[in-house]
Amino acid sequence: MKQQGLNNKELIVQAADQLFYEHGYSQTSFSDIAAQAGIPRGNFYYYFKTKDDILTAVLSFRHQQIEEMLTACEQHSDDVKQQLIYLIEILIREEDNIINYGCPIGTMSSELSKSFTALQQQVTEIFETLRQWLDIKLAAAGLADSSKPLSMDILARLQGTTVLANVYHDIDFLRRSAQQHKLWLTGILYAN
Amino acid sequence: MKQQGLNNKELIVQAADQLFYEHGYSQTSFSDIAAQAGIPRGNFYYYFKTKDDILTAVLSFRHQQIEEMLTACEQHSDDVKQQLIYLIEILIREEDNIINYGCPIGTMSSELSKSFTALQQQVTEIFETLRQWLDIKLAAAGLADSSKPLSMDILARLQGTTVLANVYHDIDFLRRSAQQHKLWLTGILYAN
DNA sequence: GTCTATAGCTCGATAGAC
DNA sequence: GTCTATCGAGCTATAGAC
Repeated sequence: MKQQGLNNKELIVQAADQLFYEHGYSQTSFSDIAAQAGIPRGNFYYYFKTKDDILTAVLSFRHQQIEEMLTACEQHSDDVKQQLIYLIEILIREEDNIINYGCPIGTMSSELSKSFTALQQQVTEIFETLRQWLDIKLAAAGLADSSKPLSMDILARLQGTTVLANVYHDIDFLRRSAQQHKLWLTGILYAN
Repeated sequence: MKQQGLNNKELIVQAADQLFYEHGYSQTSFSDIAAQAGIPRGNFYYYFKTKDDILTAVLSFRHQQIEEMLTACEQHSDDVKQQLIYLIEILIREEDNIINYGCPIGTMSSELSKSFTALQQQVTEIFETLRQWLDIKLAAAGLADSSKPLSMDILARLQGTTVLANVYHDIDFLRRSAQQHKLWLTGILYAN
């Protein structure tokens, strides 16, 4: 199960990240993570003192992944409008995961808001990173006046699509909905 | 803690319903439910054999509540268009709960899809009850051609709004978003 | 129908040898 | 840094008295 080039700490974070996404935070035990990472149970108390510490590390990892995805959007095109549309296509690039487990940060936020209020803040910051990126790009595309509500609107639409696609496990709905979002956003971006 | 007119079984279901919503299914223990219902721990194994049985009963209860809400929409007005708009206003009627805990059926679906796949089906059926009601009402409002995708679209928008409102604990966003949905739907319903 | 006591298990976390 | 052994607590669930 071990992968080359990763130290034990990274192995644990990667294993926990996957299990938290697929089974939820509270339903994933230390034993599960240890088995997935191929590391003896007791050993990773050397790396993480508490389960909360692991979650914090996983959320930092996801935050970093989101930032890398935003960078990928910027590398995809020099046109900010195309960057925005490429972001929405994350729904298609991750369609299998979304169908089965929903949005990694949306479902994590929902879980943490119920029983781990103190830890939810870190997820909110991931959303805020996304929202600010959208805000900047929308302003650059000539929509400075409405960029703030629009950025929230885009995030809400993406979340709504992932929830419904997961509820019905319906990949066709997911694809149609992604296409619809692209058309809607294109209409706004190229209105003038 | 006991309320009049409810037998023990109903007391347990009501207590579990609240705790599952506020703390999540897997984070709610038998002891928590017993304490909330004011019923000794061991006793309610007489009413429910397993924790799954309690969840099944809670989901039936929520399904029933959704149906009662749809009936309330129909009693609110004789105009199907006004019934549809009244449904969307659930976002405002439940704003405090949504801010703190998200949508009861949306967040439950997300949790169950990760670790209790077999039980998620029952939540999907609640969504389908909602969707079919929307479908019928949209068709009655003269939108038979697009009623199916529109009903999914309405549900997705509602879910997206609840997720973001919960992520940011932002009641102003929730209200603005609800108003936006009403304007959007009004535009569609009264287009001709 | 109601309640107590407790079995049997898994959890997160610790101590300490190597 | 790595690993074994194990603790105490809390969990779901059961047995059986009343």
